[in-house]
Amino acid sequence: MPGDLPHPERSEIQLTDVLFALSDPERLAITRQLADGPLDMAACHATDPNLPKSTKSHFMKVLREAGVIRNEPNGRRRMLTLRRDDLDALFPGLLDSVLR
Amino acid sequence: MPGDLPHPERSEIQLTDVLFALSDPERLAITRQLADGPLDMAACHATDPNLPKSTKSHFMKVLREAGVIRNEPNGRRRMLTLRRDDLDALFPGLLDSVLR
DNA sequence: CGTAAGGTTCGAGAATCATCGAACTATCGG
DNA sequence: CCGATAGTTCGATGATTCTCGAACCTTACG
Repeated sequence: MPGDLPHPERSEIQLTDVLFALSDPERLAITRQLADGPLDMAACHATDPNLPKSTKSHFMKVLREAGVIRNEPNGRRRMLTLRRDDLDALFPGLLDSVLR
Repeated sequence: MPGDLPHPERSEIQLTDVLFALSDPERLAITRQLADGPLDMAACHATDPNLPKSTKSHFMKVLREAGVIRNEPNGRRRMLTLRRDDLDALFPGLLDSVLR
């Protein structure tokens, strides 16, 4: 599967990594936007719209490697989804409090 | 009041700063220990017991400046307290989920 | 095919953060 | 007063992290 990026298993997700990923205003804004449902990366404008795409990609990488979001190929786009089920199972109440 | 360190007001506490402060394993361990009640700094051994005191003091500084703990002089010691009331008021459910 | 759209990866420089020894401050006990 | 105790602050070094351009990789579309 070319284009597939590595994602941690649910059991591999570390609370400290999640907290770190969410500790940046831009990444937190992205996460909040994804709480309303999956989104194409191109449609995700939680931040400065003329943010360089490499920077935006890096934000997504941090969130993905922490286990906060999934980033899966979808045609020539990327589908971003919040891993709410995994995070709710591992850290009940965390997302609810942070996304408020 | 010599020895008094600056603490943010409740209204100044930023969620991202709190998340960052808690995103380190040592700082998270300290926070969890303080969830059981205030503690003298000398009695707080959440971490490596032969951790240099300057490093330990730095951890406390990050937690204090984020608004997670209070650090107040108490004789020649320091009394550490979790700011549970402020954090619960600002971010309901956050501490409960993180301290679990 | 060729080309463009949508993103990732790489590499470099800047900025931030961690770690710890050494010096300093303040307080209590004798 | 003196020394010991408890901790902060300073300064330096090393490690992460951020930012962004440039190059690269796929997929869709004509």
